[in-house]
Amino acid sequence: MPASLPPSATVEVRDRCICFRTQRAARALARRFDAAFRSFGITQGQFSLMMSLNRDQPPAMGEVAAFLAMDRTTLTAALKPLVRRGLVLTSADPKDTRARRLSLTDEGRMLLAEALPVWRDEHDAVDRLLALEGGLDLEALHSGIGVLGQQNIERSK
Amino acid sequence: MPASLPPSATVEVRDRCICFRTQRAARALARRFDAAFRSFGITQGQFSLMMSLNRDQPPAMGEVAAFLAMDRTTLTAALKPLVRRGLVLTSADPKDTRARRLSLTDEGRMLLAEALPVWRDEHDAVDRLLALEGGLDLEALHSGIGVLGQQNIERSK
DNA sequence: ATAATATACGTTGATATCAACATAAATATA
DNA sequence: TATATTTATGTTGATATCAACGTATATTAT
Repeated sequence: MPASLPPSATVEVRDRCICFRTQRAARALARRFDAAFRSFGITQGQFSLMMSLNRDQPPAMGEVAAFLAMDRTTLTAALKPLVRRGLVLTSADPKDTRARRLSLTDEGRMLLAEALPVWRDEHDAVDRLLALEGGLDLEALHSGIGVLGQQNIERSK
Repeated sequence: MPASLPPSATVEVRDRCICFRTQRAARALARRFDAAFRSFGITQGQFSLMMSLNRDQPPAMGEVAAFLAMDRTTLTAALKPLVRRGLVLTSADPKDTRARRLSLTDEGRMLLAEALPVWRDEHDAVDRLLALEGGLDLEALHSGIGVLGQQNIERSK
């Protein structure tokens, strides 16, 4: 006799699942910021990725993937359109032939500089939206989401 | 003369962007729950989607997409493997020929019933992980993420 | 020095995600 | 009733996401 699935189970998952809620929030926020960046021809993911490359020392792929809590191979795929458009540059590391260093091109840096005020405006708008919801602790929300993204991404060997 | 992009901009985005943080958290959590559900051959997204179909009245696609804060067309694509595997059934609405009602098959319901305790275990594990972080307001985190996912998803006409 | 292990990355295949475009049916308006 | 509008959905193309598998290089152990 097969186990049944009471409606209470659905309610339990809907009301408690942090994973579901986060995926849902991620979709909603992605649509918002994607729309904001559309005139630049980039997505929020591309904005975040490129922004993480704005360092003195060009980081290797592994470092960037870890910082983004993203699978290594996802990063490889995500770089393709950016490299193709000349926004990002990959170069070999002279010290370690295996590693690939990632850096912004001048064009990429310029695009980010132009998109930055748009990001600020959109972020302010979201902050205002959240402020309208009474009794929402934004500090706790922010730090909590931060912690959620800091789990490591090691693959079992 | 092109605008420059100071390192402080990178830090500002890294430390403040709720969108970035949420995407990052969504990836980390998805990997975790995907791994937990792997023996059932489903992902966390498929679990959430199927769970949202466990109702008396089979919901139409639009309702489900709105509930998941997911684009309509994403839902269409996400249903394909589930229908193919016989876990979900789509049927025409006699009252409205345009609408397609979504329901779980017995097999789908059975799979969810078996996966439910695994979900509980994994969720408890995440809760414990978060509890280890001092000074984290889980209630505030949970409700805040909930609000973030409740933005509407209307397309401009 | 050689073998074993670990590290850094790529490719392929499947699903997830959404915009742009398109169709058909229901509803409202004239 | 005929037309216009709205609603519910599908298709295509591009990017995002990750697991499984594979390759080459660096490091460690023998």
